[in-house]
Amino acid sequence: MLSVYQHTTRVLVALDCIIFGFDGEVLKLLLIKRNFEPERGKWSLMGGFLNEAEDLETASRRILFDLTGLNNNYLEQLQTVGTVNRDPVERTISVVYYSLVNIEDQDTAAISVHQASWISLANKPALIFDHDQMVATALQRLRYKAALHPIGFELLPATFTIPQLQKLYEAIYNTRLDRRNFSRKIMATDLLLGTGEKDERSSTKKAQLYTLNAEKYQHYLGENLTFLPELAAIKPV
Amino acid sequence: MLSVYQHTTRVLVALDCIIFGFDGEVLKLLLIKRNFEPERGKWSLMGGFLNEAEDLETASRRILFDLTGLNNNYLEQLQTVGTVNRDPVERTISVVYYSLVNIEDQDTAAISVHQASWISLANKPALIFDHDQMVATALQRLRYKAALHPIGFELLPATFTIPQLQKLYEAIYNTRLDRRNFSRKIMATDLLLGTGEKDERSSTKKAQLYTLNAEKYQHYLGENLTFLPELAAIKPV
DNA sequence: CTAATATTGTGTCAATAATACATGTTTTCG
DNA sequence: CGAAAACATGTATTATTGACACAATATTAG
Repeated sequence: MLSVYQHTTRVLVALDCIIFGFDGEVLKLLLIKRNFEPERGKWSLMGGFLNEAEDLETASRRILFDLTGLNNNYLEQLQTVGTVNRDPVERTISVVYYSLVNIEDQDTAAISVHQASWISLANKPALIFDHDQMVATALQRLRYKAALHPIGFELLPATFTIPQLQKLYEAIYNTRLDRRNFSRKIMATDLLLGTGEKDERSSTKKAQLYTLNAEKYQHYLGENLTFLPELAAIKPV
Repeated sequence: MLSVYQHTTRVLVALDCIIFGFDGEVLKLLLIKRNFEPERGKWSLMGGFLNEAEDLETASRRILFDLTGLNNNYLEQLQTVGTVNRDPVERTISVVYYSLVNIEDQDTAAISVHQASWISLANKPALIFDHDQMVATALQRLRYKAALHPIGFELLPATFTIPQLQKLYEAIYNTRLDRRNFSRKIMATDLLLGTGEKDERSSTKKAQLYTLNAEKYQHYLGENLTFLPELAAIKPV
C-alpha cells in the first residue's frame, strides 16, 4: 500500500547551473538568453526540470552537457532554494549546482543553439528570478573552496604555466599576489609536475608548462586548513 | 495563463534535520524512534514534509521546534538528496539541514512525545533510508566549518570555560589538544569575554567563565583561512 | 646584431606563528 | 594541613610567511 504520503503537497523541482570559466584574464559565466516564457529574452542561468526517474546530479549533468557538450567537469551542489514565490508561474524548488569548466573545451555549436555567451563577472547583466543571488553565493563558495582545495585547476587546460595559475587566483579573488611567494607556495604543495615543455604562446621569456599531480590533487580535495591549525592535519577516526 | 510548466513531474519534498548536541564529554545526535510507517520502530532523523506556502528554512525550523522547543539555534542547509529510490513509498527529495543546539536548553516534554533520545555518535544505531549517509556528511561539514569558523560555541551554554571549550573541540575532532597552545590560540582570536565568575560545578580549581564577544563572533563567521594564506585576509571587492 | 624591454625563475632575511614542553596556582578531600 | 587534581601561564625551538632584489631568457626595435 503506497498511500502513506497521500496528503502532502508535491512541487516542481528545477536544476540551475552556474558555469564558471577562465579566459586567461578574467572569470566568466556561461549565461543564456531565454527563448521561452516566462521572461523570454532575458538573461538567465542554464536550467531545467528534474525528470521522473532521474537523480539530481544526473539531471544537472544532463543540463550541463546539453549546453556545453561537456561531461566530466567539476560539478558541486551549491544550495537549494525554495522561497514560496521565487517562480511566478508555479511553486518551484531549485537545486543549484556550480561547475568549473575549461573554457577551451566548450562545444560552440551547442552554445549557439541556446544563445549562450561567456560573460565576464564584471559585466554580468541582471538575471531572472533569484539567479543573481545564486551567482553571488556560487562566487562566495568558489572563493571559499579555492582557498582550501586545489579546485582552481579545473578552470585551466590540462597543461598550464605558473603565471597562468597566478592570474587565475588573482581573478578569483580580485587581487594581486606576489609572484615569488605564490610560486614558492604552489611548489611546496607538490601539486605540479613539470612537463619539460614551454608555453609557446607567451611573448617574451617562455614559461614552463606543468600538469597536475593527480595523486596530490586527490589528497588536497580531502584536506582543510584551519582556524585552529593544529586540527588541519588530523584524520578523524 | 499559468500552464507553462504543465508537462513536468512534481515530487514530494521532505526536510530532514541533523541535530547535534554536546554533553560536556561527547558529541550527541537527537534521534527519534519512528511511530509511523514506513519503518515504524526504527531510528531516524527528525523530518517532515514541506507545506504548500512554506519556505525551506521555515519548514526546517518548524520541524526542529516541534521536536526541541527551540527556535533560535544555528541551522544550516547541508545538502539535498534525491536518489530515485531513496524512499520506498514514493519518490521524495529531501533537503537536509543540520543544527547545533545547547543540549541544556531542550524541551524534554516535546522530546519524549516523539520518543527521541540524545545518542552519542559512537553509539549511533543504523538509521532508516539514507539517513546514515546524511549524518556522515553533516559530521564532515561540522568538522570542516568548526575548524574555520567559531560555530562550536553554538553547542555550549551562554557562559562556558576554556576547558569545556577544549573538550568540545576534542569531541568534534576525536583527538587530544595541548591545553596551553589551545588556550593561547583561543585568546588570540579575541572571541572570549571574561565574566569574572567561576564555574562552581567543577571539582578542583574552578575554571573562569567566559561569554562570546558577539562582534568578533560575527566577524569570524565571515572569515576563512586558506590553502594560500595570503588570500585569507582579502576582502573581495 | 645589439640594446632595450618584457616576463620568467629563484634567493635572502626579518617577522610571525606554531609546536613542544615546565612550572606555579587554586581548590577539594582525606 | 598535606596530597591530589585541575587550571593558568611562560619560554625556547623550529617552521612558515611576507617583503624585497637580482639574474636569465626571449622578443623586438633600431
